[in-house]
Amino acid sequence: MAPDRRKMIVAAATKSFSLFGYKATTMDQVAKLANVGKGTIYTFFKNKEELFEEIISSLVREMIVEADSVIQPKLPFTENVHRALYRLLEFRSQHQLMIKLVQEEAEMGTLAVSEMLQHVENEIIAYLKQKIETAISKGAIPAANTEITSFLLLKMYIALVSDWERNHAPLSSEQIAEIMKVFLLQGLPT
Amino acid sequence: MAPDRRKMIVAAATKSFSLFGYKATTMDQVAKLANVGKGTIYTFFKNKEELFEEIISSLVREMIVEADSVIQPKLPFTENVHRALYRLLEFRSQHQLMIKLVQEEAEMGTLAVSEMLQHVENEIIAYLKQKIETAISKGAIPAANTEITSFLLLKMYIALVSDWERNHAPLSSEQIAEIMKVFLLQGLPT
DNA sequence: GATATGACCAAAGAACTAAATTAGTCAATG
DNA sequence: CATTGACTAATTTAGTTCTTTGGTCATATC
Repeated sequence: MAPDRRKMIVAAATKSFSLFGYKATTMDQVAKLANVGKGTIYTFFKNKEELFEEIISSLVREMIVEADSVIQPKLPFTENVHRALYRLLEFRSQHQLMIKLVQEEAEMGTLAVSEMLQHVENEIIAYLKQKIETAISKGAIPAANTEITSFLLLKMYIALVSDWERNHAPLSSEQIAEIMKVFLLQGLPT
Repeated sequence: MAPDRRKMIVAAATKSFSLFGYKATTMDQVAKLANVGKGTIYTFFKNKEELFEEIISSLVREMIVEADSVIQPKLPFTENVHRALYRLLEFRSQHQLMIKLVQEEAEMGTLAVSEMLQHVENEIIAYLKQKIETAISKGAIPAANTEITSFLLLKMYIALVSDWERNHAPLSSEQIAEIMKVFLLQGLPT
């Protein structure tokens, strides 16, 4: 009977953002959903955007857990990169909040949303970069500019998974894996 | 003293599109610039969009001439692909009409402009595809899915040239060439 | 009679405004 | 002293008028 108000607020906001998007979610709505006075929200968060940031941070942590869960140390490195990336993009295309935000950016161009999605992309690149660096230090793959490599990996993935489907039939997971393997296995860009 | 009205119209429209963009160009303006009655435009073109199409077609032809002009048969295939792609993107970033259209798409999302840019992209991919196919038939590079390869090549290029600069210092032409060479030289995606 | 023209029209869009909504504050409350 | 919701300044929406624009066509020109 002493509910954690902070958690209730975050839960309510997450639900509302997922359902209606960022702009269409009002603080009154969040307060009502969380069974909390509106003022209370502002004792935990400086403003709407900061509340949003906290939720996105959780989402990123969740994504990384997902990606890690799919990695199997015994598999070759390239296979694991593929698995992780595939899981990440699958996550992005299945998670309600992500779907809503991507949609909101496309059709309304909400600034705060664009910034958050860019942030998520950067987090994914940082994650990849770290994986690549440890693989290099273990001698699993040749040395390379890890920043460019992780950046390109993600861009290629997005191109193959999203952009490609604008004009062509979707590629199978196997085809994508094959393309990525070629790219990663051979000498990486220096 | 018998000016080719059609050419005057196209020239006027090209100038106006380059200067003000597609939406902000009015048919009255084009008519005035071309020293022609507005109705005359409609004896040559069904509507504004068709006039736009004609101009974009010329632009694409111009781009292909540019790309071809930079190819030297004696150089290795990968080097030529790099040169052609680099020239194409340079063209895109220097040509007034292209600059204006890209800008208009970004900040106003004009539908007709988006469609045209997509069309230009498809033309570039078709051009690359054809180059790759002849190279394969000559045994210069291993066989591959040319559609995916040309698609990916362009996407990678755009990512490296445009997207990368959003968060990093620009890459040198040499760096870009190196990355592309790795990708193209090794086995291509099947 | 073939071609060119610009006044004209319907439709789309801009500009303006009033009304409604909303993020954030703060004096009152328990 | 943590919580609240009525309050406010600022933004957004909705409704309306006024303007602009793509496209047509009757008239003028050669």
